Amino acid sequence: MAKAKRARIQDVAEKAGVSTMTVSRVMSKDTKVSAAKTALVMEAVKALNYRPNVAARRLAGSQSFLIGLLYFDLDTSYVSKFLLRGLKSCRATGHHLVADEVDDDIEKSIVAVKDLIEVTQVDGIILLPPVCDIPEVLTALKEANIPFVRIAPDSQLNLSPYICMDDYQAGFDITELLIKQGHSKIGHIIGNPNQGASRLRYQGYLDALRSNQINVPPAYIEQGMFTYNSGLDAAKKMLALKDKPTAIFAANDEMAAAVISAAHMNQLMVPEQLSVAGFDDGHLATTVTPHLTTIRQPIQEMAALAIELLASKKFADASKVNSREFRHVLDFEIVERDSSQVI
Amino acid sequence: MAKAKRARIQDVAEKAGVSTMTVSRVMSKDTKVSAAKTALVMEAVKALNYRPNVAARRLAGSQSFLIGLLYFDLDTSYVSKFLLRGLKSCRATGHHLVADEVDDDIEKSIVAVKDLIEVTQVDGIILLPPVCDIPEVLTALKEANIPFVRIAPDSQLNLSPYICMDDYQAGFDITELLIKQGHSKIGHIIGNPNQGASRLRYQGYLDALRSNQINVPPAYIEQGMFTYNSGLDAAKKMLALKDKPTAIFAANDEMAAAVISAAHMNQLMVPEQLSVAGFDDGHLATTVTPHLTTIRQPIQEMAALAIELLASKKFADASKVNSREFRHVLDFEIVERDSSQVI
DNA sequence: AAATAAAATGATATCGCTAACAATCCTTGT
DNA sequence: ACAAGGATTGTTAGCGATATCATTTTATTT
Repeated sequence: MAKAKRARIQDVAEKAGVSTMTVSRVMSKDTKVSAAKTALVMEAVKALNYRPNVAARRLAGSQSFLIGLLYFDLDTSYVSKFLLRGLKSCRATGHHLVADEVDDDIEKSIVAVKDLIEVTQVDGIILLPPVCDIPEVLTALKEANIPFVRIAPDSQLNLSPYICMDDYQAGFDITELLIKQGHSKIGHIIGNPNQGASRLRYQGYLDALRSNQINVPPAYIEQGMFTYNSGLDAAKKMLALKDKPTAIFAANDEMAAAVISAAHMNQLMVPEQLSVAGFDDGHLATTVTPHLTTIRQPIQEMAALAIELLASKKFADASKVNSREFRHVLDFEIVERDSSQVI
Repeated sequence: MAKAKRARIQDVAEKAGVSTMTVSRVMSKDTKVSAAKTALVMEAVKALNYRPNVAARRLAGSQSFLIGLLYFDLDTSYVSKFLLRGLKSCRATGHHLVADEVDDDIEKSIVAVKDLIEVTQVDGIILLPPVCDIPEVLTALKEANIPFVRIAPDSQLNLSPYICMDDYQAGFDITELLIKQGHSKIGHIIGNPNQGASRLRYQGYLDALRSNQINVPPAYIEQGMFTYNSGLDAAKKMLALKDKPTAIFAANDEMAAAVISAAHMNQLMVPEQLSVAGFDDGHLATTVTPHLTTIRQPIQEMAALAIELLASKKFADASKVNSREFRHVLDFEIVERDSSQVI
């Protein structure tokens, strides 16, 4: 059988009995087209399995169908998960993802941003934490007047649309889970202060304790950096206390994994002698033994939504950006596994 | 200052005093252009900071500037590392990466492949292990006559260009490192048999033992699946032996991490009582305690090279594909850290 | 119902590049 | 030295969509 050539906009126009412009308008959902013609066009599109040629659209139009993604630390499952899902979503809308790493050097970061905008000519940019809170980057973005979405931002919440989850509530809930399991000596390892989520999770922890009339000594609270090693140091200190906690909530899985290691080094059984809770539910959560009780972050959903927002043309008018519509708080989920238990 | 518009091919042509076609030819390194004109053009390109408009190239030409990437398991640092680096390389050549997951369902995989070729119209495809050894996928690719590069393939090595490292030698070397450290009771956890690398690493291990006149009981060799849990099971069995090994070489870091956990459960100190070696040198290698002695896989280099090969037009003629030129064995590196030591 | 405004639709030029072919310019062999 | 033949360079015509503006249709006002 002869391979059917891919349908062009003209084929659709002919089949539907309208002009190519009408088809174009229907495809980009932009301008108003009468319901009747829209239906005709949609029918033809379906019949011919038409999908616009992205290259042609890019050449002719003002969109580039490119979305930039700025991340900080490559080596987190957070980034790769986001990326994979983002890539998939992009495929559906005909967009492409251009990922770029930003480092500690602010100057270079600004250059990277400008390059994305001017050379690569992206239609929009996604900022992952903690990049989403670097003031200079935000300023550059604003000046360029380019649409951008931030993921879990911590500051200047009115500056742009953003997507996040309720880190405070999650911190609260998982702490309360430990309390319900009979724990009152609950320690916490705070996440990297360069991310707002750390503060929120910590606050949730504190408030859960307070609302259950539980007091803990200051030594039950340690500062971590979201890395395994920082978690290990924190856990060692905490487990060296005469009056050890019976449960530790770490602000991410990686530090929680470190807590388990530290417990083992101290001949403590998890969860029998020490309950551990993490945060993220990444690969690591089921990689360590025992599997982690943790919070599932909706990373994939965030990625999909971010692409969707940027791909929709709602952003074209940058002034609408502050509207309620552009603040998205996605649901999280408590995942109860084997690293915590009733005492 | 007024922002300079991006230079077009015509601008370059005028500046260099040649026709646009000559510029086009220089840019795509395709046909022969005299050295004199090439120099002229290059000069103009540099002066104007010209970079071809990818959308226009795609529309006019026969290339799509899209490269497909087929992977199996998302959740490995292998895939995400490859992906990130691939994305970066693509940016340099103006290509884009379209990633697609393939699962156990062969039927669906074939559809995914055909879709990549026919709908997305990629110029070439990269196959990560173990996808690179699924016969049906290979057949589909061959039939479509589309260029593809395989990473660490295990079978039909003449079928396509490929990139790999010497897994056998790496297995040999790291085993010999343990031997040099005074170990003779060395266990091995074999990797997932769906990947050829597992067999090669295993064989390297065996041959290193043999060439040092070392015999080990069969119980020192366990089958793993590259997952943490499989490694844990294997390690538990091995450490339950009356005559335990003093060193274990696991075929990847994830299983090596599991070995460390198992050791801790058995109150064994690493590396004092048990040396552990892994393979990959991913994030995990420095995430566990103690840090892993392991083999650094040149994943990033593999990604860069794969993109480079596919982006070059050398593949246009699919018949040249078998030449020596298209077999690349990259260097690995032994990384000696704290999980192994002299006894 | 006529005049006017507003909305929907269509015609055409063009985006920046390369394919395909035409027109040159050198080589050579004799 | 001249023609044949190969290598290099140029000309022209789209690729498939959208922007822009012109035109037609429909709604609104008086």
